[in-house]
Amino acid sequence: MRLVIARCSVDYAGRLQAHLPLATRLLMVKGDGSLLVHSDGGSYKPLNWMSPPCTLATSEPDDEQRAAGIVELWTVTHKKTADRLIVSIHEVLHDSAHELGIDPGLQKNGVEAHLQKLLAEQIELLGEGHRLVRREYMTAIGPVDILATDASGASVAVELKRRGDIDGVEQLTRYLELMNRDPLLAPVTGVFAAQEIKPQARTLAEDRGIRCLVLDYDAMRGVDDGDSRLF
Amino acid sequence: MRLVIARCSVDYAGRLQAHLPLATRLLMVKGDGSLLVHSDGGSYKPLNWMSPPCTLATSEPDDEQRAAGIVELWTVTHKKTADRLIVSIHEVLHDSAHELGIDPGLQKNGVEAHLQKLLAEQIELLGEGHRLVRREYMTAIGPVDILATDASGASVAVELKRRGDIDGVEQLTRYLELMNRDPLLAPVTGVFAAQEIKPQARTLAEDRGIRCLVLDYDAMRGVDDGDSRLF
DNA sequence: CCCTATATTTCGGTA
DNA sequence: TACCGAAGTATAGGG
Repeated sequence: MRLVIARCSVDYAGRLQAHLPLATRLLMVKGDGSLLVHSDGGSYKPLNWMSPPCTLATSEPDDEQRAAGIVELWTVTHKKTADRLIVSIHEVLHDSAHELGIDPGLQKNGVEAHLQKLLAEQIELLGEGHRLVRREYMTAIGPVDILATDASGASVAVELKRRGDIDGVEQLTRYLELMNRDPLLAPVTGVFAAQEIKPQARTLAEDRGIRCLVLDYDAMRGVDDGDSRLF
Repeated sequence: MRLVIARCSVDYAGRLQAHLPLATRLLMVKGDGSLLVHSDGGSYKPLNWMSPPCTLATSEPDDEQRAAGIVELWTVTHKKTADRLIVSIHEVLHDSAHELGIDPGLQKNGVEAHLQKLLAEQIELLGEGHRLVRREYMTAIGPVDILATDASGASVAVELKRRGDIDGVEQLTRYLELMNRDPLLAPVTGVFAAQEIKPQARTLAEDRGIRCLVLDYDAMRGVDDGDSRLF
């Protein structure tokens, strides 16, 4: 990995066109040739970048560019699309290279998957007498998060989200339409379960006869054996 | 901005829990205190990070940690949520600080906005005899991208996307339901226009009587006066 | 300030 | 490989 701090301007042309005026920034050249242009603020997203696979070529400025103060040009070209990134360097303030090796990668411990597992284990949160049929119940248009039965034995389809948005209601609606055409399942009622349900989504859901269930993740995790704590 | 190359392991606890095994990585500390952990590959997303507002505290390892090879501990704490990032540093290979100043920021030149402008100018792409009523036609549930009339004078609502997905069809469906209740507008037909329309979205749209229109951005831009070319 | 929609999204899953 | 959904999404724009 090469790290360069430079006064530069950047032009990108590809799916859109963008320009960064002259300023001091970090240019990070990764081992795969990809380039990240970072400022000293914002979030983890660079101001501009080129994703791999791509190649970086450096060149000398022509007379006009040299007169404008440019001392070096970097052209990063994507190998598949026609995307191009041009870095016009006016001054190099730092330049260092480092051998990092390949990274073992990130190990994650679930969010929505965990929520689904917990709700399956605590299925009576849906109401007394509910029984789990199965998680990820497969239909022609995709898997329903949880299929259960209520106290009367009728089918209940559960759509699970961390944040309950209109999209999730639409998704569950499509599942319900389809499943209610199946005589072996019908009648199927719907439950929209999420840690947080947006007012718009709740309105739409209830308008369609879908029950909304707000889940308390911490409480559910508290009931759990509590294995996966790091600290 | 401070740049540190170090052999380290990282633990994150917040909305999820994640762990990075010991390896050599770049630690980027931005002026606002935020931290990015980058490997020498992947895309622009860091392996792990902490977004501002947050604070970084360094501390000495205890005896047990020192025995495990840790020479320094960084604890990054988010100021609003309880998110925490702990960097266990085993070896520092590089450490430098740089003054960057505030960045003037990125200047973008349209994507969907441009597509909307182009289609409004070339409204007959919808079909012969079509006339533009207006862009961003406001309804109670949001703006319709383009409202037009067909050769017979009937209303046409256009939903525009770069990539035509099911979401867009659902969105247009909601607009059409609403607009068809307005006697001044009804009957309103729908056109789902995008650079690329997913098969699932097309099926859903046509099933609902919505016409699909694939737009050739380059061709439309070619018809345009062609002002906004960078190279 | 909250909500909504987009993204040069990226990333992981499965068919 | 391609498509689809989720993300510790981030970010911009409107009410």
